[in-house]
Amino acid sequence: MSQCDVGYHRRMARWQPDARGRLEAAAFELFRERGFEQTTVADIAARAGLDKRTFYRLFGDKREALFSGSGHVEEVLVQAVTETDAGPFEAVVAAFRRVAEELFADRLELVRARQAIIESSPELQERELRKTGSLAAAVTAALRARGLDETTATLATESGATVFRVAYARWVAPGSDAPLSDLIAEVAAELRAITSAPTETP
Amino acid sequence: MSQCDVGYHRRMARWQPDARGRLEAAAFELFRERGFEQTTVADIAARAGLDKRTFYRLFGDKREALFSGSGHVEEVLVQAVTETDAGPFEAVVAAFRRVAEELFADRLELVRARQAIIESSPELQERELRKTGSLAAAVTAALRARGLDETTATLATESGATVFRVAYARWVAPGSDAPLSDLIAEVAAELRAITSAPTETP
DNA sequence: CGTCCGGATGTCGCTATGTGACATCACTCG
DNA sequence: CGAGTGATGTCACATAGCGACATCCGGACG
Repeated sequence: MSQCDVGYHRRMARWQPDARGRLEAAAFELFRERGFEQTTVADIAARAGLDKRTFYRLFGDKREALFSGSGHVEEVLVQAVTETDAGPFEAVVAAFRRVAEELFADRLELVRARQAIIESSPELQERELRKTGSLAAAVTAALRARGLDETTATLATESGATVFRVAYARWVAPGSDAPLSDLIAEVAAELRAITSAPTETP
Repeated sequence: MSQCDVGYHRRMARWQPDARGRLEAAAFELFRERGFEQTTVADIAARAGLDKRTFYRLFGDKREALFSGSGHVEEVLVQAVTETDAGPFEAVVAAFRRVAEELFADRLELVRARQAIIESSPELQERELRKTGSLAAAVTAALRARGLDETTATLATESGATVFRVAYARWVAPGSDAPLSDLIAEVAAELRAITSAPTETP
């Protein structure tokens, strides 16, 4: 947490121009070229013109180089949930739609490439799961700050996150063209249909 | 996958009496005594009277020693979902209740100890997330085998899993005494309440 | 009975992860 | 100009995880 969403100190900006950013870029390139497991932290550092040890000072982990955006997502999510009066589930869904519009909308290709990398490595999948979980915790906390009880907040968050995941999977899948935000709204409606009808025997 | 749910070959049973089981037990003890990160694979193997290399032949990972039960959970879950005619969400919830009764009911203390270990280590949390995810994938597949479409199956599974997680958290928390199965039913009802009311502005 | 076979285990060695301790270097401030 | 501060590099090290090879056991078979 500490070293991961700091960005970089103002002081250091001209000293080493965006070391963190260069490492992220180098990692992304190498992961695409050789795959995650075939890439060494030393390789990444070398391509960025830095040392292995510097990488570990800026990222806690080899995996973290791929997940720097999650801090930003959390900000948007928490703010959106905090600023609305809608019911818990609706608030979370709306927050995810806002993330979709502000952070993902015009980056389909980039997101697809990133997703391909993640899907190629179990380790990265685990990390993504953890990031998602910590995002969820933040959203739940924001909901609770609005006066909701723990269980309601958790259920709303998790349901909203599920909706997002399904919509995201559709969006990232090849051949999709609908905007993510619209997909989220659709999936949310489907969820309601499934959970609200307690009976049905096909 | 390959070496992890094999159990142990019949042939080897008397050859090395339950090497796998002894390693699991040794790992569990050591994780409780010193913590996960302070425990070395060599330590675990030594306590079981075996070699580090043998550990890696039976488990893919240091973490895997704690997650051998998940194969069994998957079996019960898939079977329960397959054998029922109920609607997707109900089917998943019912399956989790069955798991609760058959696999967790009389092991509260053990489950608590295990949970404490997992919560003390981010690495283990990630692995648990992954296990949960793979369980979910299996359930979704079982649902699809019943003729449901991908999205419905996924939403039902994920919602059911969310219900389980919340109920499980309540059950494991100190001071709880209600049976897990009952808690699951309660939480499922709460989820319905949240998602089925599209409007509300407090 | 002896021998040979196959699977389980041990041994050795190696690469890569991640970290602590210490040295350096550039820049800034007094 | 000298001291201090923060970013970086260097070195050493414990551990994870894995490939290759040696070994050892019980059982099948002549």
